[in-house]
Order: sequence, then structure tokens, then C-alpha cells
Amino acid sequence: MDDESFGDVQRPTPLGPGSGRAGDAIPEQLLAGLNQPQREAVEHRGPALLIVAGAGSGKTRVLTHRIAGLLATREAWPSQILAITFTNKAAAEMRERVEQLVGEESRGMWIRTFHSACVRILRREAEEFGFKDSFTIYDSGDVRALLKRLIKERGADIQGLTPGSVAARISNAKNELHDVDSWARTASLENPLDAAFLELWRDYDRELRRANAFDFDDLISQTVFLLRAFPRVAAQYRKRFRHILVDEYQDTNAAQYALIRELTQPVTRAELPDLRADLPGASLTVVGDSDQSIYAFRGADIRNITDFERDFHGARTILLEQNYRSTQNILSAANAVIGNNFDRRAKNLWTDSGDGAKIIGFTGYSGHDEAQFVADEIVELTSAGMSYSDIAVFYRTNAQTRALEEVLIRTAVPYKVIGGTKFYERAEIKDAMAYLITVANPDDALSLRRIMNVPKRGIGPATEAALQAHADQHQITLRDAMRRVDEIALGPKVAAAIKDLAALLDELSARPEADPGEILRELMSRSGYTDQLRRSPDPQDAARLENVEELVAVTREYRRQNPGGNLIDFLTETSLVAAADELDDSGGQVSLMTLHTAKGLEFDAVFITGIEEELMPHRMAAMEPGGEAEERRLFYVGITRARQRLHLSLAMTRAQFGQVNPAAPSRYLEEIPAELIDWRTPPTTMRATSSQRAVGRWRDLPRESFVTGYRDAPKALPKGPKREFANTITEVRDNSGMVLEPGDRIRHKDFGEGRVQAVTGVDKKRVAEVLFDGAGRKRLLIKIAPIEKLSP
DNA sequence: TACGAGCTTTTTTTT
DNA sequence: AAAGCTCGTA
Repeated sequence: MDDESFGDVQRPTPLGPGSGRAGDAIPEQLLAGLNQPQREAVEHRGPALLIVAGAGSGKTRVLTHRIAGLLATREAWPSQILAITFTNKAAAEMRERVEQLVGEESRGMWIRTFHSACVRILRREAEEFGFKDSFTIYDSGDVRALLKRLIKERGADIQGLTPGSVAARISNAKNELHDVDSWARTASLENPLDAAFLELWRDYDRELRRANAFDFDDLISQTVFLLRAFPRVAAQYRKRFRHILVDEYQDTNAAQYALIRELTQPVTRAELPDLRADLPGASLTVVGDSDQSIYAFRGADIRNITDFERDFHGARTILLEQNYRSTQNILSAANAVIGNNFDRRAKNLWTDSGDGAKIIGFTGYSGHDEAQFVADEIVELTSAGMSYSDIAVFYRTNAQTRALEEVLIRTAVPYKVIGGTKFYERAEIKDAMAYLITVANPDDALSLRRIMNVPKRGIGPATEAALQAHADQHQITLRDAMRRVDEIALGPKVAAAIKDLAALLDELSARPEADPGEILRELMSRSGYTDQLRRSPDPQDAARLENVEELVAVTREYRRQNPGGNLIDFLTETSLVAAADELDDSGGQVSLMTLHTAKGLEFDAVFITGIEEELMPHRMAAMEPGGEAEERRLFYVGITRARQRLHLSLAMTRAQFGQVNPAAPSRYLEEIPAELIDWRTPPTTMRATSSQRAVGRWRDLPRESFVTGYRDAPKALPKGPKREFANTITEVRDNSGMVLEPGDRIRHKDFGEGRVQAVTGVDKKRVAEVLFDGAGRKRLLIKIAPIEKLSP
């Protein structure tokens, strides 16, 4: 930690924010190459600045140059700067770019996400606040698990309260900065459902406190409560941070807004007697774009940005509209779509870099067929020289990855799913993490319960209940009850197992500063966890063992990257990783992610898939007030990620929950001018009957773009044999023994017969390039492709 | 207590 | 399609 100094914040110049520029002028090299509004945004000084930054308008550049300017002119020490982003990746990028501009001098800035900044404050002030600084953080899975138990205990499930719904309500309330009591005062408790909910929330908060844990929403709201309850603490942070910058301001919720407000209050000598004079509030710079507000569902309030000038006295607003990212065709599509949202401040993105290629549209027969289009196009793009890592595929829901992954694997396109079912959500990883949490935070009963009988120790629900009863009776923690197992009447075998586990955990808890990787390795081997996996005949357990070993490696790597980082540090970091943080540019892989995850990123080529009614707008979102407009913004965000090539695709049928349903093109597609899209059709999969059915469902606004795409396409298609749905190619296949050479004839389950042109790669990664008689040229991963070799 | 067969549920996006 | 849950049996 390089920036712990609080008492003697140095002030390089006698001038505070709002008092004009300090001695030195901003070096010309920090302003060179900026357009006029960008330059103004870097140079402006005052109490509050709103930078309305359209997609691709260089806002990160402006932010980093602004920070660099503050440092270069000695208006601020690094320790006086707090920059807040939404993801660690954005924070890391910002830090890196500021470092590039001003070098070493940037050390000591706080560039963090909302959540990690709050964790830092909470840990530092934990004692004052009545918490232990070893607190752990519950993710949404933990929250659900805890609520599930509480609901069951109360018998509240009969009232229709589910873990998901209760979790969402608590989360919303906390984001609105309510606590149980303030919420209770506003609610009408005649409603039995509300009354039950309130009881559950009380139980939940009590359990969290007992477990010495916070949920995600607590991290922000408790920090706000802390600052409000302890003016002296608040004054220290207000004195310290003289320049606060917030990225993606349109996505802030009420709690985050309140946090910013708290931190930008002035400080008086009455609060901090060692001050020479009263200090004005920190200067605040926020950057955002209300057209990219896509997080209303987690409490983001668009009014935070639209009302900024009214909220922060003396605010100045600067608009950035020139786009440096995309071609004009892409921008025109984006502008046309977002133009359908009324009630927005007019903004028009433009570029001077030319029209570029047309947008490519594709309608598949099924989601699988659509995925095949994506794979084929990717092969085409990469053989034309584009790198895999410059390509991204977006979708609305995580469930859509299945078809995409199947086809990409088969086609031997390297890819990485960003977010989604993460590594950390696998059962064995959660087990291992629960062991670590139990060591770091002995009060956490949820994690302890999870591992108590994993691996099997004969500690079943009955034994667990006995332990819990003993704990309740003596007002001790579950962990204490395990230590005092002799006081409970249990079988000798079970008692010994409990004692052993407690002893192992206690031994490692006594070494909080040890290498987390070493702690994990010892836990896994001494608890018998790895042995149990190793002995198992289930081949899946071999994979699980590998995952656990991978986690040990990750943990070791953490210590290498963060010398001295202890177990709590490691757990905090892993709790707060965002999906976008997983991106790794070096990988040479196509990135797959949801449209939400895509925000803030950009790629040369972008595929937006599943542009259908019910999916975009999603049927769940379409019902909510403002949902339709938010879904449109989501589509807009997707479009504006593309630099050169944009592909829009949909399918006429979509499988969901194992059922195949007809799908209609999204209303948003109609909003794109027809001349911008070059509609293609699937080469072999569209049948006249089904396409007519789809056209029939198509809304009766026959815009050119669709008519040409739909009416002409089926006629041009070869009338092949009736195809089955391509959705069912999941049987396990292993062709690793198959030897293929150029010239061989093969038959493919979907593509029919073809001739092998070339074979590349080795071993498991052998890829055949095949020219199919009907389906054209494809690349196939030999090991798993649904193919058979025909006699030569 | 452990396990497996057979049943039901899934409802979006994420720090 | 897949994960979670219940209930009966060893």
C-alpha cells in the first residue's frame, strides 16, 4: 500500500479546485491531437464537469489526459485523485494510460471500481464500525443459498417467496439506500407478503452480520452509512480526495450517487481542527452517455446524469460527438436505432473516416444454423488476415452460448466465453473457495456448512442440526460448536471427524499471512478433498481435480503478482472480478459475451446474434416500464462496439428450455435503414415452408430490407432433402483414430458429402479443410466433427 | 447416511 | 437441455 498517508496531505499549490489553474500550464503534449471539445474537457477547471461522451468519442483519452494534466501542473498529488470505474479492467487500463503519460508520478492514485474502493474503506474503518476487518463478501450464489435456508426455516415458501425474488427485493432496497427499519417505515405491513419479506430481510441481515460478511450491495450502502455516521471519518476522506472522477456515470445507482455526494462535501475546521482553513468540496468530473444506460435493472438511475447540472452547482457540460471508432455505415445504423428513443438529449455520432463495408445480415433456420454462419464468417475474416482476438460475438442471454460453442468447437475456431458460467461457479471451485473463506473468516457459517461434509465425513443434516442447536444454545458460532463437539452426544466416528476438520481449519486460520496458494494446497490434500477426487471412477472427477489444481495455480500466481498479498486480499480480489476483467488481448481467441458485458469494449468485427422478438427486447424486459427503450440502448451499445465490420443475425426458430419455438425478427431491425444492410441467406438450411411461416409472423411493415432478404432468398436455395433440426449434435464423438488425407471423401451429418482439401494441426487439434458438394468450404475439428470416412 | 431414479423448474442482463 | 429437488431403497 503506497498511499496510506492521511494526516499530512500535501498540497502542492495554495490553490484549491475551482480557483483556476495552478502555476504551470498543461503541457502541450497532453493536448496535442485532441479535438476542440476534448481539449476543453481536459482543460476545464471548476467544481463540477459533465462530459457527455458518445460511443467511441475518446472518453478514456480525455479522462486520462485530464488526470495527467492535474498531475503535470502540480494542481494535485496522485494521492488526492480518486477515479472510479465499473470494472477492474477499465481501472487497470486507465492507470496504465496515465502512467504512460506522466510516469512514476501516478503512483498513489486511487483508480478503482466502486466496489473495491468501498471494500478498502470498509476494511480500513472496520473496527470503528463494529466489524472485523476479515469480513468476506457474499456473491449472488451465496445470497441465494442463505435465503433458501431462511425461507425454509420460516416456512415462507408457501407464500410464494423464492430466494431469487427476495434477493432481488433486498438488493433493490439496498441500492435505494434503505435499511430494514427505514424500509419498514415506508411499507404497509398489512400486506402479509410484505410482512414476511421484512422478517426474511431481518433474518438475512442478522445472518450476514453473524457471518462477518457483506453482500455486494452492502459494500456501497454500508460505506455511505459509515461516512454519514462518523463525520470525522468522512472528513478525512473528503480532505484527502480533491479530484474525483467517475466513469460510466449513467450507470450509477442511488447508493453510488450518495457515495459521490458524501465524498464531495466541503470540510470545515470544526470537523478537522488540524486544517488551516475550510476546504471546498472536491472537484467532480463525471463521464457518461445516457444512450448507453443499460443497468436500470440493478438500480442505475438515468436521472443522475440528466440532472447533473441541477445537482452540482456550477457544473459545466461538454459534448463529445465525433467518433473515432466505427465506420459511417455502422454509426448511421446506430444513430437510426437510438433515434427511436424519445425523451433523450439529441446527439449525433459522426466520423470523417468513410462509409466502410455494409452491415451483413443473416437469417438462420435455427440458432444452430445461425451459429454456423457466425463460424463461417469468422473463418473468412481470419483467412483474410484478421486476428481472432479482434472478433467478438454478442448475445442477449447466456443460454445462447451453447449453440455457438458447439459450432465453434467443431469448426476449430478458438474462442473464449467472457463471463457466463464462470470458473468460479463450478462446484469444486466453490468448495475449494469455501475452504479458504472458512479459514480466513471463521465466523462464516455458510461456507463452513458447505464444506462440513465435503468430502464425505459422515456429517449429515442431522449432525449439522445438532451442532447448530448447540451453537444457538451457548451463543457461540458454528465453528466454536465444532471445537466443543465433546459437549454434544454424537457417535465417536462422527465426533472424531468433526474434531479433525476443526483442528485443520484452526491450524491454518492461525497463519493469516501465509501464502494463500500454500494454504489451499494443504487444505485440499489434508482434508482428503483431492484424494476423494483422485480415487473416483467418474471421469468427470478427473476434470474436477484438474480444476482444483488450476485454482491452486491461480492462487500461487496471485502471490507472485502481489508479494505479501494475504488470504483476505486474494478472496477480496476474486469476489470482485467482473466479466470484462477476464478479457485477455494476447489470447488469439474470439470473444463471446453478453451485450451487457460488451459495454466499454471495441472490436474490428462484431457479430450480434439472436436479434429476435422475445430475446431483443427480451420478453422479461419488455414488460417493465422503460424496458423497451433500455433494450434498444442495449442493441445500440452492441452496434457501436464495431470498428470495421458488423454482422446482425437471427434465427427463425429458437430452442429454449429444451423446446423449439418459432422466432420473429426484432422490431429494432426495422429501424435500420435498408440500404445499410446486405442481407445474406443461409446456404442450405432454409426451406420455403418454414420461411413463409416466419414471414407470416413478420410484422406488416414491409420495409425493403426484409422483403428482399426474405422473399428472394428461399427461391435461390437448392431444394435439398428435408433437413432435421441441427440442434441435436451433442452425442459424444471421438474420431481421434481417424486418419484423413487430402483427396479423401467424407460424409458430414449436416453438410453432406465432400472432399478433404487439406489437413493441418496435430493430435487432438487436427483440422480438416473440406470442400462440400452442397455446403461449400468448411473447416472441421476432426476429433469431434460428425463425419465418417467414405471409401476413397 | 448415501445414492439414484424420476420428477419439476428454469424465466435476463451483473458488481 | 440441464440443474435441482424429492423420495424410496440399500
